[in-house]
Amino acid sequence: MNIGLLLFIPNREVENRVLAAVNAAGFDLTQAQQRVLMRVDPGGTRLTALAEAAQVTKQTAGFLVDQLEKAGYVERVPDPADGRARLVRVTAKALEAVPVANAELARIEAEWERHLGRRRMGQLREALEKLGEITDPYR
Amino acid sequence: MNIGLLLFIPNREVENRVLAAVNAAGFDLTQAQQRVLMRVDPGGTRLTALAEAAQVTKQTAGFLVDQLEKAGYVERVPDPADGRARLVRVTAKALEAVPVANAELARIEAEWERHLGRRRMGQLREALEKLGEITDPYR
DNA sequence: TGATTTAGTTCGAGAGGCTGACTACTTTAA
DNA sequence: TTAAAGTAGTCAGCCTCTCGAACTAAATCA
Repeated sequence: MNIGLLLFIPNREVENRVLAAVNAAGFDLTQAQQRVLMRVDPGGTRLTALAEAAQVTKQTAGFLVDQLEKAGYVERVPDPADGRARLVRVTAKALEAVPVANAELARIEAEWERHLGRRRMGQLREALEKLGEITDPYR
Repeated sequence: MNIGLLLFIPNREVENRVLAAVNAAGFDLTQAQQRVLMRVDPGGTRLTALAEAAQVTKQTAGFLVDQLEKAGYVERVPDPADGRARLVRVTAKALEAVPVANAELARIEAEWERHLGRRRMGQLREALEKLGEITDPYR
């Protein structure tokens, strides 16, 4: 079985479930919005940096940030360090969604650990983190 | 680091590279088309089954199969077992793309194994395959 | 046989993504 | 110190993928 598909299937499971949990808690976010939102730094992040981190063009990132801003999840403030730029910052509303997402993630991890056993779950995590070193262009 | 993102990053790497390799070899396939094509059985697969396997609605599957058919990667033949149904079958042209995709997959796996070591790469595979038992709705 | 289910299609709409071209500001270098 | 080059972000237009609703045709069940 192809390694891409092996990664794809559980990844989709996580994405679907976290999104469903966040939506069920009353946060009206889409998958794409969530992906961008996840990358916003506590101190604020420039649009261009956000676009890079989320692997989309700055136009796409701008489009999604517009939606997030309209819905009250982020705000844009001038960047004191550069007059051309603005910093995207998460609002209190967005922060409220974080524990909801984390709770679902914890639930998923617990289920997986129950199925794989503690040892194998640890190995999975370790291998994926190590793999990030060569596959994640942003860290 | 969140398990969803840990899975997402290498998955994207695989998808991008395999698609790029296939495109570079002259096969004009998109990601979505490739995902459907990958699920077509050697003996032929019904549209509905394809839709389920690829986790999309039958409208979407039909749309993608139309494109694949126009481009000559699949053909539709009547299903002898059911007058309503047709079987989607891959053509010789599609089969030519398989070794290209497999070669790139092998290259990726080799790189990963070089980075993780043989032991950890084996553990990753094993854990993901075991995980498929509870996350893959189609096997 | 008539009613219900199933396989697949058509239509219309929306989300998400891209390229190219632009404005406004900053940095660099002559 | 000012002209040139670079960078942050926006605007406009387009394409692909995806879905829901409603439909046709064939199969199956009562």
